[in-house]
Amino acid sequence: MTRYNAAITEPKWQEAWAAAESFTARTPNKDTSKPKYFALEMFPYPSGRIHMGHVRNYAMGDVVARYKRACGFEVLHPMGWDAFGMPAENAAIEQGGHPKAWTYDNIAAMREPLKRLGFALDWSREFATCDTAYYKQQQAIFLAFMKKGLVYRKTAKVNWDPVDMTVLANEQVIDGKGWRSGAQVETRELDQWFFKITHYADDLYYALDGLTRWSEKVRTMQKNWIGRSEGAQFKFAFAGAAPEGFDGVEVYTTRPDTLFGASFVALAYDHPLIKSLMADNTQLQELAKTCVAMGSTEEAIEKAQKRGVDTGLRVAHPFDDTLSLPVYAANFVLMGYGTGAVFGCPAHDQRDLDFARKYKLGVTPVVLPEGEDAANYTVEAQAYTGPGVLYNSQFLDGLGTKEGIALSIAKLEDLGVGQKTVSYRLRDWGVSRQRYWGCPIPIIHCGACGAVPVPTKDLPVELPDDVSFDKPGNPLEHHPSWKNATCPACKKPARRETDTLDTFADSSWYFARFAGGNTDDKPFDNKQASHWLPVDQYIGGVEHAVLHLLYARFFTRGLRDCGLLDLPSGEPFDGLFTQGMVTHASYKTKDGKWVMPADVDEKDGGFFEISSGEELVRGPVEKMSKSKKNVVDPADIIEGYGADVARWFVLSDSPPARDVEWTQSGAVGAWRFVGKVWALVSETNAKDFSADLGPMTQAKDASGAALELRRSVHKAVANVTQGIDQFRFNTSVAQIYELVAALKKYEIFDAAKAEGLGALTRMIAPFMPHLAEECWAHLGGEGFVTDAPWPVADPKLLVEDDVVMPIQINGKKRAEISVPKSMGKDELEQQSLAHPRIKDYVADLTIRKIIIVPGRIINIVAN
RNA sequence: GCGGGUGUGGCGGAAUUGGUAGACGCGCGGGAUUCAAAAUCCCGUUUCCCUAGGAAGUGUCGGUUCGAUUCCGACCACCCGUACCA
Repeated sequence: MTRYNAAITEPKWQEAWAAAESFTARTPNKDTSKPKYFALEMFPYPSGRIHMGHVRNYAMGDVVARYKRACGFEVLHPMGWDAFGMPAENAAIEQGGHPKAWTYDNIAAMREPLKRLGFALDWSREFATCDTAYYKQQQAIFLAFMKKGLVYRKTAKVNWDPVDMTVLANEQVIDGKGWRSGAQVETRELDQWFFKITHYADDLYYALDGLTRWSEKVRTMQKNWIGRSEGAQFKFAFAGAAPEGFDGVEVYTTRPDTLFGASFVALAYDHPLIKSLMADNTQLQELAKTCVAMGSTEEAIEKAQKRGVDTGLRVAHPFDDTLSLPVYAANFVLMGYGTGAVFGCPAHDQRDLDFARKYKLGVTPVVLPEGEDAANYTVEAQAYTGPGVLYNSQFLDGLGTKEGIALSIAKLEDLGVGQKTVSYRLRDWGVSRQRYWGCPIPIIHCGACGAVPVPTKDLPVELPDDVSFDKPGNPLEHHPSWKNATCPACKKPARRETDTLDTFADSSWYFARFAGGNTDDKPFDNKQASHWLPVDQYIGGVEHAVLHLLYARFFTRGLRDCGLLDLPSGEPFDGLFTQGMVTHASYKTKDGKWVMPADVDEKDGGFFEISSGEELVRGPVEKMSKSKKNVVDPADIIEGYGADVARWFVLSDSPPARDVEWTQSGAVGAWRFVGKVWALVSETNAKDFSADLGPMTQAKDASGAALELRRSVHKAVANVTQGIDQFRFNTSVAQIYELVAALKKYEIFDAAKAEGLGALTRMIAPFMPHLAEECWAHLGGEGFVTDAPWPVADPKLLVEDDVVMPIQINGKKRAEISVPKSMGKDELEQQSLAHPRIKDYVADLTIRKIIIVPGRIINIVAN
């Protein structure tokens, strides 16, 4: 028996697979009878290092890809790089150098360990989104979308750092201050490009029901994000003199039934009406100032204290003009949602209630919850948002919530002041970024012709290499000549668009490029892309559950409608699995500098930086990220133990959907297991091992211990297969452990053992492919185990004749009996009551009832 | 704040989805082998009372049920997202 040496074995098989082009997905043609299978994991951002999250993500995808290959599919399993983004620019600012060099160096550095992990990837399709060839096609898509009416321009808010004179990402705003300058960040309006994702809002919403291979939770998150609601949009007329230029206030509500409970109308600080009043109202100016300083994230706005300013204006109640409501400007109303104005019904909306209490506005309940009586019902600190019966509501009195909504909308329509409206929380996708390292937006701004698309023949609009990062702001803006252009329409001097596209655009169609080839005259070959798409199994982190997946769903619809992709459903991902994240404790110094775990030593209950000896503060356990430096380098594991160990380890123990906290212990256990499997297989003399490694029938006449072994083997095959099918790789791993133990105990080399070893080898292949190949070769298997068919369990061997049944008394287990599975209820009852321990128990009790579930449980109810 | 999720031994987790809680692995303890060590193998390992055996126990509190880790309600803690991190 030779010791297993991963350092030699693993590269050997990787070279053999590469030489055989084992994982090159063939372009489908007529004589390929195999069904297609597109397995894809979210491609990595080239941060410079592979981390455990990557290993986990790609190991899972690899299990699926290899398993599906074994099941007879032609599998496409590609890899590439999500290569545009801020970190490259930050690196250039902090350490000098160029984002392009930084990115391609990182890609080179990450490709090696990724290859070293032995994933069944088709590397021939590799690309990076920052490749000119890729972003050229993205520009073509932008122009196609524009032609289709899916692109437009409007003003939108950005975080503005007044010291650095630059736009900041939300991540770069810390406690309302710029991360470098420390200056109070302001909200600014800029002209920006938008993708009209709301055009597909309804379809994006309803099509979720058809995505049955997505988890319920992701579908719910997306539904809530899109936030489709039915309600009423109507206009409040002014009571008294109307301000100049306005004839009312348009509001949207999902609860028009509560209109008689309205006690105020609130408008966003940047609503046109408020803006018009701003000039001579210092209170409004103050409010606007705090709103501007609050930043633009939803979280900050929602968490802020509710504040408002009474404008002094009043509007009339649409159903009863003897009633009028005050008009406020309020910090919790957003111009971007609905009409930028709402009416407040404090009794039935918590936010409105908080606001009303603060400004001493009336709280009139109009919905009576079941079981309350109208005379005594009051709303105190808690608004009532549930259904009930309307009262205090004139013509709506006595109606239920649903009927009340319908009737109030009908009335608004009758009065000619409003109508039923469908509204969405989803906003159009702002794609302009004032940054260098992204796909240039192919537009030329001309004083005479406006925003003119760059003609297709002039694509790509290439990023200039000669840029500097020595001052804040967009390097494209600072470049001496790049933005000078000629208007394609009138040929006069014009200015090139200096905004680049949101990097989410890059990841919204890369899968189509993987499938459709590196074409230069179009984004991808439609025929090939349409053949492979949709992705059969997509795997990635939960953190992408809403944005990335929604944007990709938008892109495929747009590509379809532009005639670039034959994908009738418009859905890019048929199956989706969101894995949990690899987390790790984070550490920082007293002055807030993050420290890598590798540089942390734990002693005497405290944490210390090894290099400086300084005591550290332990931060939260959270998503491994570069900024927090709480990353663990898998290269150490690969080098010390091998790729199979790293792969096996990340798939063991934790269920794939759950977060895992990385710990060092356990890698050793995986390493031991590799040795154990190799010992088990290698002690078999291949010459004695004459069994066929294919179908699982060669030991069909086994009896006694051999039959028992066969039962274990076939049970293991069934369970491992089920584990993979259900994305519960940890249970497959546990089952493989048990199988190895069973095979080890059985010390005879016969057909039953041969069958078991053959099944074991094929089943570990998706998890530890190098070890599996080595075992396969030793056992005398033909070709690669990678090409061998998946073992199939014989159902006859999965059914047990006898079954152990627990006997409970009042729900507590007191005894168990082993009985034939077929035993009927009557006999089971007799046998249970005859059991000596049960007899003792029930001796001085009265039996009330006996519940018998054959094959499961016997429960005697007695007192 | 809002939306979504998670919570089971010392640790990672399992439980046929309402039917024996703790499979499997790690760690730990004991033993075998060894001149010794590494490696390997065997046994034990939820807690408490400990004697056959018993009692408690799946974040907390309550409910439904013959029976709840599983279903329902309230709460607590942590994680993800919150539209310019990817």
